[in-house]
Amino acid sequence: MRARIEDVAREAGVSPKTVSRVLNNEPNVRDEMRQRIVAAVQALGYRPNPSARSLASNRAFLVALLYDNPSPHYVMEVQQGALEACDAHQYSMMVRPLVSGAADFVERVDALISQFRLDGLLLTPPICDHAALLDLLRTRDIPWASISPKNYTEGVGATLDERSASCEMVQHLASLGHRRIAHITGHPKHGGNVWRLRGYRDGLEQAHLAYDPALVVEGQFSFDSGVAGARRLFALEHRPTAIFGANDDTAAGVLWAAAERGLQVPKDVSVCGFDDIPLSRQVWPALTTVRQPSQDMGRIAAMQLLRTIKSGKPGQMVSVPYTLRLRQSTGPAPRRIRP
Amino acid sequence: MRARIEDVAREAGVSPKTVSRVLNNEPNVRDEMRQRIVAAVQALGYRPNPSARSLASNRAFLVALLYDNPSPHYVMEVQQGALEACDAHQYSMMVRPLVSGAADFVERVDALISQFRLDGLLLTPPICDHAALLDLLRTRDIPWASISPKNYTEGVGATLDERSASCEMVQHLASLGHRRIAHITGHPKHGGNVWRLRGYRDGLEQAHLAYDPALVVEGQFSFDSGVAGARRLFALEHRPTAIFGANDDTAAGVLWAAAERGLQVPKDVSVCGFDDIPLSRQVWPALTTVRQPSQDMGRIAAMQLLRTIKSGKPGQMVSVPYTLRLRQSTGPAPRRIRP
DNA sequence: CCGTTGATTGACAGCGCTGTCACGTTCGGC
DNA sequence: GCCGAACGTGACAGCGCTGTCAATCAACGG
Repeated sequence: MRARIEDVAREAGVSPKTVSRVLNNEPNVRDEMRQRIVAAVQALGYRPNPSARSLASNRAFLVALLYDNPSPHYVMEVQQGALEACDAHQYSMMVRPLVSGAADFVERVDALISQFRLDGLLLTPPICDHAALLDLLRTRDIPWASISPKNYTEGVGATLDERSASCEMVQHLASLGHRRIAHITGHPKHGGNVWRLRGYRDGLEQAHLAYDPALVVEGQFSFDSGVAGARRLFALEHRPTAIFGANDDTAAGVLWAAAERGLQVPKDVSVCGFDDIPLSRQVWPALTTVRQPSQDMGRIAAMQLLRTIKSGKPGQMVSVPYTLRLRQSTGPAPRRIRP
Repeated sequence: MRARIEDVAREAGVSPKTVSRVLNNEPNVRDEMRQRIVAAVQALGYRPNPSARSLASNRAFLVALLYDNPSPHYVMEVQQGALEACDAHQYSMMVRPLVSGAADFVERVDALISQFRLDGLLLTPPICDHAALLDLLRTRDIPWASISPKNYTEGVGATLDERSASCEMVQHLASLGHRRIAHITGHPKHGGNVWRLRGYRDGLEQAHLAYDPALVVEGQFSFDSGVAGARRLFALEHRPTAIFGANDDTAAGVLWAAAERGLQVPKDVSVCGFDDIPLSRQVWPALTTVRQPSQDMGRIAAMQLLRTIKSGKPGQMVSVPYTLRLRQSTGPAPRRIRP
């Protein structure tokens, strides 16, 4: 049978309660005692029983990562980062795929919280912008951290300056001589979509290019919406010479539609995306994109969440850096446009 | 405060222990009583406290999904399926990315098991074939279920007849007139690799084609290994007219290398993969591949695991069906080979 | 030197549930 | 109708930990 707190206490010659204090980093324990107990824990290979802990303390030492996201790579990256942070703080993490559009979405989350007595939630887009859910969490006084929420000036979590990144991307295209730069937007419910679109407009402005609504089509952050959007754009009388997809899946769809139409990338049309998922290197030609450190964002958001849970004081919204990844899908604007 | 088992008992006019019996589907409760208690549970919206349950019963109602897999899509599919099954049976599931090659791999899993008192494990390739880990599980008497293990004639879990599927794929290529059909294998540690390679040889045999070792190069189930393998194959004096990648990532690498070399697919070379991940539709041309119902496999494996845990008697190894997905990356063999 | 304060430690109950066992009831076989 | 076995139910302890509160002790000011 495994060592219990009582065994550690006996080994260290103290009471179980004092061992508990050390394990939970509570104050008012002498240093010498603390070390003695740590040594005993080591010696016995003691690990607290999570069930007993949470039963007695009415905390679960458990957070949940909620997602409703079509991009498995993104979710896996976030998940991995968050898991690292939770492990480091002796918390466990459960993951839950959810359908944020479902009628009973908020109830389901509520059930999750009360069933597992979750200490906090980690929210990914678009869930992090779900007003009704956030209301519930505020009411229930459940801490949460968001990854890339629409409103990144407040709250707790990790964010990336998507607006500036998009702006830079458009400027890059403009610097290659492109004058008709199209944008296929993301899913209207995602916060990222708003900022990427604004960044696109910022970029046009900086390059002294007029904004043309015909060159902006609505997408959904998906491959298929990239194909559909690109088909529409390619069918325009005055075709764009560059297409900026709101994410890499969308941009991959654009590449596919270009191949379908017999257009060469980047000779006939430049294409770029956002996120730098593996797909962006696995298509031909490899996509120019914005690298988003999703795993770091997962880790940081989880850290901030745990800090919030432990201290009771809200953590920060941390902004992480992006980088432009220039690959083969963008090149000089064509002189003349082939049909 | 939330309802406790005692409240339900009072509501139903019975003892807490009887409620517990009903909740745990134990025998020896009269039907009338059972219904009365179920009604009380409903009325109060009662949900058992998992911590108290597992503390008292020394079971955790918790299984873990272990993976060490480079394909996020695959893992997410399996994860989602497994989660469905666990939810249905009131178990929770934790997911753990691990490095199966690490020196302390087995110890880490051992620590996980004892830390969380896991009731069982769900293993994906290549972890499901890790001999030392399986030894540990047998010693510790921990049930597990495997997804696509190398040895699918015994054990518990879900499997797919990869050998027959590969064989069919090669026959499909042969029927298109291909005579020099190459294979880029998977990671040597994965069980799938063995069966896919055997199926490749079966297919050659059925089509009365000689096995040529020069046409088989070692891969790793990764995009990069597909690129590298294809470069080697394209450099052969007598180039293959079709390349069968051991999975879709590998095949996507082949497509990329073909584009790099200026070869057209399928005019100059046919390419096919295995798994039918989204990537296979997102590359140009869309990949001919074998559809593997990963989500179903995750669900089925989890179901079998839970059955094993609950009954004590081992569940089954369930074989799920595959389907060939013929898309645009395969076509008639070229008459003459362009350099 | 004494009372007061705050730091340090331990005794004890109890978190919400299930395992064990005891007790009463029903059933089948003769 | 009697007996043993199987069924149905409840009393009670205790899983391993932490919250509460009381006890002890050192430090300090007057």
